[in-house]
Amino acid sequence: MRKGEQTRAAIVEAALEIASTQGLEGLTIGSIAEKMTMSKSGVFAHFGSREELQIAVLQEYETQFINAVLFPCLKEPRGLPRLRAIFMRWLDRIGKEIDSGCIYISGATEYDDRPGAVRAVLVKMHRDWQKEMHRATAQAIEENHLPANQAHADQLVFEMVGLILAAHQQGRLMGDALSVKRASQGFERMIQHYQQTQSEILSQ
Amino acid sequence: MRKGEQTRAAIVEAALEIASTQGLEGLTIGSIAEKMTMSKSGVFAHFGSREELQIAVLQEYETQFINAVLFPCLKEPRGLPRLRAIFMRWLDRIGKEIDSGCIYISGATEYDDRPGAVRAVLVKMHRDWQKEMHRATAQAIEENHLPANQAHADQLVFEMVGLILAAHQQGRLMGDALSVKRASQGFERMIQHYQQTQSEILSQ
DNA sequence: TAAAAAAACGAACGTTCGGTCTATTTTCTA
DNA sequence: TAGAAAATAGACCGAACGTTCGTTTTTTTA
Repeated sequence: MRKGEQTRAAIVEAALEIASTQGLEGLTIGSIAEKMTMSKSGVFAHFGSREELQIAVLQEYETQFINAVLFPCLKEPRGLPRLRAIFMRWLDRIGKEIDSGCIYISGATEYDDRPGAVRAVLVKMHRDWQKEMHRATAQAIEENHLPANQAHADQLVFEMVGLILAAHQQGRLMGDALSVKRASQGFERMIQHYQQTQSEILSQ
Repeated sequence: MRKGEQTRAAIVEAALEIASTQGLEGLTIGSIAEKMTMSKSGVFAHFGSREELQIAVLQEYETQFINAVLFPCLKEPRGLPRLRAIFMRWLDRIGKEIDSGCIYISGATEYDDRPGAVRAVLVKMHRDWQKEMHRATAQAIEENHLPANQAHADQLVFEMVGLILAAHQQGRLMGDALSVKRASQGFERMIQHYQQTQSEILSQ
């Protein structure tokens, strides 16, 4: 039973690489088998269905994402420093993924109109991640790094998502080498604006 | 030849509807034939290849997009009023497309790693549209509605793209009913910020 | 080391895909 | 209105898809 888990992990890893460029829908069992120099049925047996395989790929991506983006930032001070660190690590990852692609983003458009288990898992992962972002933003408000208007937290998260999506699209489709830089400038402008709003309120 | 053009136009229209929800890659000749109550070969004969069909769909979308978003705004005064009108009409369209989907956006992730004629056409359309946005922004700078720093125009367009992408994703995948509102708030904040930057410069 | 269990194989299934070809029907034109 | 041209139908192709199944090989266990 040891060998099986090992192979399964290797399959998921290979599948993640394929899904990154071809999308989760472009991921075929045949292509994985070829990459693994295995038979299609050999690959298939580890999952039972293509859907289960796609979900396994998403879960692997989530693990890697959290490890690379969220965890290293938890040692930053609560509040704006941690929020900024999270956004910058997220953006940095997007920058590295300009060659390979991000399955959170490609999956979002692939499955936004395709009901089923894969979509459900994908939505949950997006929701969980945005909750993390929301928490970090709320802490920045608590620490008085941002003005204490609860409505702002959702709006900030929304705009951060926008900057990330723009960086991904402009980098990958349009070949804009400056897209990561533009997103980080957009982030700093956004923070600056909220802080200005705060000082305006305080000076009243 | 009159009948042929008529049928072709009807096919493209039907194909656009399918592509909106299923994506350009999910668009199959069989699904169009079924929707048109025609034979596959009957549909196929009008285009010669699936790729040509996909491109025809993109061109139809572009025409509709320009007519619905850009043209009505040209009667607005040059500068910020026109820029705002363009963004708001664009966003309004995205809001209506939350049920159907936008093939500019879905196509961008479908083809960002798939070379070929479809991608080339898609990139050109994105580029042309962003040029229009850039022109409107540059005019707002000329009219002194925004500070005269040329670097800002590209950045503004980038951030507008981000807000649109976020509205689309959050509305469609996450079911966020407020996504359109958030994008328009983001736009106003962005404009406000740049104008503040201007007044700061002027007051120095 | 022999038996049991797990893993991998390879062929085949039914389906769907884009695309081809030929025959027939419909439409336009002279 | 007859004949040419265009449009459509329908049968069919090869390839690829996910999946199933019986068999064989490899790994683990007793």
